[in-house]
Amino acid sequence: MKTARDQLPMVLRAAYLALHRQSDHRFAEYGVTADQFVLMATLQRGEALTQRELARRMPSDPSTVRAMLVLLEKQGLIQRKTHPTDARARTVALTPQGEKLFQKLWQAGEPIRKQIQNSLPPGTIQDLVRLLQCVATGLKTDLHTDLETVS
Amino acid sequence: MKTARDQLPMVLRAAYLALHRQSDHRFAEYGVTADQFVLMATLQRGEALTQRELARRMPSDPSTVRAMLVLLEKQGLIQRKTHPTDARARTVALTPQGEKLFQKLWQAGEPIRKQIQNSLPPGTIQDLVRLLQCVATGLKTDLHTDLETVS
DNA sequence: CTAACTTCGTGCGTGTACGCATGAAATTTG
DNA sequence: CAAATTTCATGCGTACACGCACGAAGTTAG
Repeated sequence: MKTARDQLPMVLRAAYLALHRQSDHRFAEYGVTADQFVLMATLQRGEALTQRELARRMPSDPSTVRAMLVLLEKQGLIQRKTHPTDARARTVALTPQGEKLFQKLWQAGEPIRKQIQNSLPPGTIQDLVRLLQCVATGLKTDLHTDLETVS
Repeated sequence: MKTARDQLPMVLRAAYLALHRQSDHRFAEYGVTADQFVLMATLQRGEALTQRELARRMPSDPSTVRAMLVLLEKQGLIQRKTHPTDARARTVALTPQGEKLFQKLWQAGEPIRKQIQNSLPPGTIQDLVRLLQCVATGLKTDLHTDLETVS
């Protein structure tokens, strides 16, 4: 018999991939992907982030974020300037078009959020968010610590 | 103020990506990825699946699964034979080495499952699994149905 | 039994997930 | 101040996430 803890990883994977697919389909007509939406949403809250800080908040890998920024810059949705005080860093921000498109994307994503809500027992979304936050932070703490830092 | 339903997608994403990273690191020393582990786990339960059926159960895209199978076959972990009755299909199964490696992988993944359990309030894993299943199935039902099938 | 349609696998293209290495700039040390 | 270390962005390579289109084989319709 499968215990809950044994099937959790698979279910988490299935839920995320389903969300990702739906989002990609919804956003396709606006010419952006689900992850580009996440990037734009992260930019929207948080002024003039460096690429590294942006990656940290997404969360994603800096080199991944860079590739996304190149594409988004080509579409005129974001802009990169050299950091005012740190010459090696670059600050990222949404362009006016980026801001405007993001508003539409947020609207376009509403049916998905609603569908999730309807799929869940009433009032359990809050619990789900809390539990997922526990999982995320619990797994984030590790990384290069194998035996140390555990005690 | 951010409602739970508005932040759920991001939190779900963060939790999954954290899990994926941890898994990749754990499995790296065995020469397989987190997703290859999922594929092998799916094969283990379910004898002689076609590639399509395997993709459906993962769940993943058939063309993605094909690419993974090519790599796993090169490593001798899985084997593909032509389907006995359907000439266009191919059945997939773990090789003995694949079976053996999977046992080790399951062990190697144990710390991750434990860490998740420890991150959560006692007895809530069951709830989390249930809620995630709701999300997954709720989002799976759609796909090409825009206005129809809704009524 | 052909003809139309569906289903399986494959191949190609794009975007995202990383890791690792490099060079430049900032920070810390001596 | 000069040297070692850290931090930023970039570039390259691999694996996964798809979609789309193709040919081959199975199924259904006439």
